[in-house]
Amino acid sequence: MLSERRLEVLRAIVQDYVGTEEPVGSKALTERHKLGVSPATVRNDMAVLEDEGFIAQPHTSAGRIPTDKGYRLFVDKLAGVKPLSSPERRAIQNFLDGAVDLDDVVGRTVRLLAQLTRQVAVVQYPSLTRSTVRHVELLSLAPARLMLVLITDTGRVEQRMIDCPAPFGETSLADLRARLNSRVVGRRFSDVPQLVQDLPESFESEDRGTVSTVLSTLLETLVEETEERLMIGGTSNLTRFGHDFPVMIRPVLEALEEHVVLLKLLGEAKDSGMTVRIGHENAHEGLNSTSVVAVGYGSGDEAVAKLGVVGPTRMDYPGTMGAVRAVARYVGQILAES
Amino acid sequence: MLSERRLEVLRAIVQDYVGTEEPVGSKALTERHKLGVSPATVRNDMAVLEDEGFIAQPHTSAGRIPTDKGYRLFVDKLAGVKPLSSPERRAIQNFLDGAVDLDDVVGRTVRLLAQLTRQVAVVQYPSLTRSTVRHVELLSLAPARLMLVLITDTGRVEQRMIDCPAPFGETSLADLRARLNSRVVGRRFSDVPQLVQDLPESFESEDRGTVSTVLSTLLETLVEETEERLMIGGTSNLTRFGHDFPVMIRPVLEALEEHVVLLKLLGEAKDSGMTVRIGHENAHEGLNSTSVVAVGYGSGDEAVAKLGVVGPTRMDYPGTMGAVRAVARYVGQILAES
DNA sequence: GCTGGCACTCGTACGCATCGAGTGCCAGGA
DNA sequence: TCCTGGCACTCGATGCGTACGAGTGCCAGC
Repeated sequence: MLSERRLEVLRAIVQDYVGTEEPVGSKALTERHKLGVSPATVRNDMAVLEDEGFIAQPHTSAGRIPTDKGYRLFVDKLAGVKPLSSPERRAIQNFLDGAVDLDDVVGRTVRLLAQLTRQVAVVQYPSLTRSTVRHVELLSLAPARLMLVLITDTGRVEQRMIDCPAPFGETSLADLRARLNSRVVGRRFSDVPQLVQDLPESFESEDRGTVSTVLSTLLETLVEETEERLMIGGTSNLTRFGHDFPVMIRPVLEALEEHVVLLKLLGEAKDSGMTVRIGHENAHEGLNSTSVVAVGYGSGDEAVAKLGVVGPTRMDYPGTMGAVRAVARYVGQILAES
Repeated sequence: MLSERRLEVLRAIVQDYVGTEEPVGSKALTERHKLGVSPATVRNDMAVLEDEGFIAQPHTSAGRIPTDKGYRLFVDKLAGVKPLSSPERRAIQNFLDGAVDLDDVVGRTVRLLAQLTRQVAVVQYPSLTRSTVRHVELLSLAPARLMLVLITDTGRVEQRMIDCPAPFGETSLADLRARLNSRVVGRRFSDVPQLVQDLPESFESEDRGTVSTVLSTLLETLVEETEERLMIGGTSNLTRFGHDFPVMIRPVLEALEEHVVLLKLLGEAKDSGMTVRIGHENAHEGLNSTSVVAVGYGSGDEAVAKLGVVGPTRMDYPGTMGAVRAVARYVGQILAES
């Protein structure tokens, strides 16, 4: 096991490297941190840390930089989560309070997160798997053409066109609308299928075809809506990647365009608490030199979606984690209010 | 005026530079193009072209590269629009045909355009200034709480919550819904305000407050909806910018994040025909080393929105213009069908 | 177990010479 | 008048050798 001081040395290395972006040597370390020992001692400690795989040298006669494993230890044992200052908290709240609809909430969240962390922000739209139906509306556009509008409790609205197999009267329509709503409003998406299963039977045989069509469209929409969406922002922060950024940035930009990859990435994060994936811990190859800090957020106790940032492994973990957590909290509040 | 041959030399320079990304010299030119004259003659021509400001030397004793003015001449006089091959056209159509809703159409268009041009694609959502109302729906969520749903002919749906000043009966609601729809359905957004102006007067005095609230919310929504939205894709193509890309990419990424800037940029493009803005012709400073190829698209004769690509000034103009035009056409078709 | 001392490594910076693509200019020829 | 071949010149790129110095590992001594 590593002694207290060696951990202290590792912490100092991580902090300095994150700050200066340059390999840090034993002398500089003792100067910038009061470790109470001489450079020679630090050198010995560094040799041990290197043996254990926490730090590495880019080349023989250079300082050390933390490895992914080093950052992992730093995040797990050595670093706390740095809370935001209260002006920052107020700024977050003010900024998010101005949002007018769901798109706006997500959009503002992305911008906020990118600005606070100076990294790439990724925000997943509130997932609908746990959403409930607020209202289902049926409109008649033409004798045999309906429009289905689904409104969820997270404020999303989806509409679908339906071509009916047979003309459908205004009274039948009102009837269907009323029965449908009385059954599904307030229910979870996942419960809807069995709740409406027997609806067609209670209609006249001439209307059953249409009712079935409507129902299957509704169910389809529910499934589709469960597909998750993302918003991304702050990509220009990728330029702060460091000197080697021309090489790194390409695969990262590519990964960011593949929303499927990002969704999977966020999906792997724990539902509660914060998840930090460092470098090669990320399955996707393009993100092997980045770290992802993600956290769930939601309007109630349950997380309805995730948000996070993507940045170089050499990032300010405590600060980033603080910002991500704070933003997630406030977004949750905003969603709960609306 | 420039002689025929000098224009030919300029064309050759642009083509070679676009291909090789390196300053092109007189000897290389005569070897790769059959100009029928010797390098020395070409040198003289190049000297003239340089005097006129169409080409420049990065440093003495280097080849020439086209200036913005040179590209401008090339685009205006020397280059056609390269039509796509028919397999490409078929691929476009197939890909776009699979779209299920408006978001999907725009999303697919962005990906398609980015892939075809290997540049950053920007697609504006169909604008609603010329859109018409397909349906307005009013739902009662609570005694004094309504939901307004607006459906447009471009397939967009927007909803707003309304807190009524006074409880609003189910009959009044049905009445308002019916009258509202009979007046505005099929009408353009811009015509709506005067069409509903006198509606409150025809209601009982106790309901007038609510009717007014509903109407003002509707008008607000129409205005807000006219605000334009964008989708962007293919940012990873920025890495193909060339050797100096680390410097260039930053401001470009920043500009791409400012949708307002991009919307203004697209807005400046001509409604019909293609607009090419080269380098410093772009007002936004961050885009001074990029060219923007934009074109309007629409479901009918009128352009309802614009789309385009952003790339290095050193781009394949004929090919890019061809792709942009073709995509715009097919998107227009898709929109017209739906 | 910590410290100072010391030899060693190796990447970086700098100066210098070389190379060659490309140029401008000029005199001669169609 | 316009084109061409020839020629001297420019200047960035490339390569090499040297000096420098930050940083290391190791060791003897406290």
